[in-house]
Amino acid sequence: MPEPVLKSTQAALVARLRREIAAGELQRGDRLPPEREMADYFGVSRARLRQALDQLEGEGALFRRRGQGTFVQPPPATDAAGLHRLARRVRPQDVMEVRLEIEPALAGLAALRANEKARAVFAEVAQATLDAPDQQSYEIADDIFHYKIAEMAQNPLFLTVYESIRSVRQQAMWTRTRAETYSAEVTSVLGQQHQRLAKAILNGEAEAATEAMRDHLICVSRTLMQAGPVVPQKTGDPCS
Amino acid sequence: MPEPVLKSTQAALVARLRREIAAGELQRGDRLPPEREMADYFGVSRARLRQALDQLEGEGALFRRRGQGTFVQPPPATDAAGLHRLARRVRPQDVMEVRLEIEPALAGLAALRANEKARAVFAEVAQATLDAPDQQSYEIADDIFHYKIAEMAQNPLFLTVYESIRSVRQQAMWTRTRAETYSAEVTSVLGQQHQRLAKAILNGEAEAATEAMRDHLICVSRTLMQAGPVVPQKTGDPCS
DNA sequence: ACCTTGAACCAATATAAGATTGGTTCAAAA
DNA sequence: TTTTGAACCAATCTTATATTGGTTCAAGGT
Repeated sequence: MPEPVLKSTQAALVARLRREIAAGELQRGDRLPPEREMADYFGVSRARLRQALDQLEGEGALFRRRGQGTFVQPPPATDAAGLHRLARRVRPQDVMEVRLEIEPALAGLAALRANEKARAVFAEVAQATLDAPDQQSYEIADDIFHYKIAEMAQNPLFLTVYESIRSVRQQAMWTRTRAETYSAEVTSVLGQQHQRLAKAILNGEAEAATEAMRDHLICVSRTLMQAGPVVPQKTGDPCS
Repeated sequence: MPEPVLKSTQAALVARLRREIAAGELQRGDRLPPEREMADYFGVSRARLRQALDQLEGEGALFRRRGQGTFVQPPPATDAAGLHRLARRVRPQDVMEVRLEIEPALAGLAALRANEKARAVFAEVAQATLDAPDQQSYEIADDIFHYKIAEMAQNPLFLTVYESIRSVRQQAMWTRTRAETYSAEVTSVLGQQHQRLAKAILNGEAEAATEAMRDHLICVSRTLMQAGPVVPQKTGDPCS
């Protein structure tokens, strides 16, 4: 029944790719080399390489987009150039203000619309935010976590809007500040909030997911800038 | 005390510009000719023409943006090219779904942050949606009405997001459908909702403005597609 | 027969260069 | 002193070219 030779080399290729990506040896920055180069590098045909990439993409480890490339992290926004100029005018509270309106809605829609395969991938990503050993790993996992939610909402315009926000957030100079403010305890709290949010989405509880995302972002906002004036009125303090 | 010659010619130029714009003789499509051409056409210096344009822009009659041009209607989104491709994949319910999350928040922020000058301009724009003689006029006034709200929120990222939505909405093919579905009675109802919304914003009542915008968009959504599945749960029917 | 390969082609995006447009400054002229 | 014309700056648009993932297909190997 098993087809040893071909399947084994295919599985070996997937394992090798996964290993090199995890080790960061093959990954330069965020984007992997073009498929044609990688096929040549590994000494396999492009079709075979693509099968391996297909599997990794199905597991949520890779993102691919025509004309842009293959990424370990979510790909950059479609325009990028125009958003780069915008990033200089935007303050941190501007970004959080928008996120607080967009992402809770995205979480609610994700809970309603995510298909089974996407839920499986999302469960792994959510777990990764808890297992993050250091702060940099958490940043990456958190980015993928939020991006997957936006994908699951299955609204191309909404996803584009989210990508604009994400692009500005990454390019803004104060990203450096944020990276320094996050401590180990804070990432732990945020990771637990991710779990609660992920549970709501996976169970299809839209309202709970919306609420969990709002609490999470409020916590992020408060951590980002102590006594931040982002959200005017709110009942309890979600940053327990 | 008065300086008759210069001031009078300046005022006359403003009046002439206003007249030609209103008559649609000078305006081709949405964009006015470049400043250099207009100055030559009117036989005045560019500096003088710019003074006149400054005044009209201050009244809310014109929009100017470097690198794009001078517009009677709000200027196009910054990228345009990328959003054109997106417009083909987006369904009407996708757009309304995003608008229902974005614009109520924008209305609330506008009520809190709009300065006095912007409020004065906005009051005129709101009145224009009521005075619209035909359906095409209403479309234009409605567009400016919503754009001004997004401007008053004073969040550059939020404004960019709104411009993306607006660009997609305009370029999508189903815009033609919407233009046909609006009847005189419907525009009357929507105009009254505009008044209620404008009143809340001008009074600085953020929550009332948010609520009014939400009701307005729900009404628009229902009119757009009868029995539209856009908003799941809602109390009363705002389309009275 | 079946599969793999390599190549070519398609679709979408990125990038770079040049043109267009509003914003600004400044010296010459009225 | 004011106005003008021009030059220059900054941001955007337009166009052409290159890059990249997605797809198809015939040649070759098993």
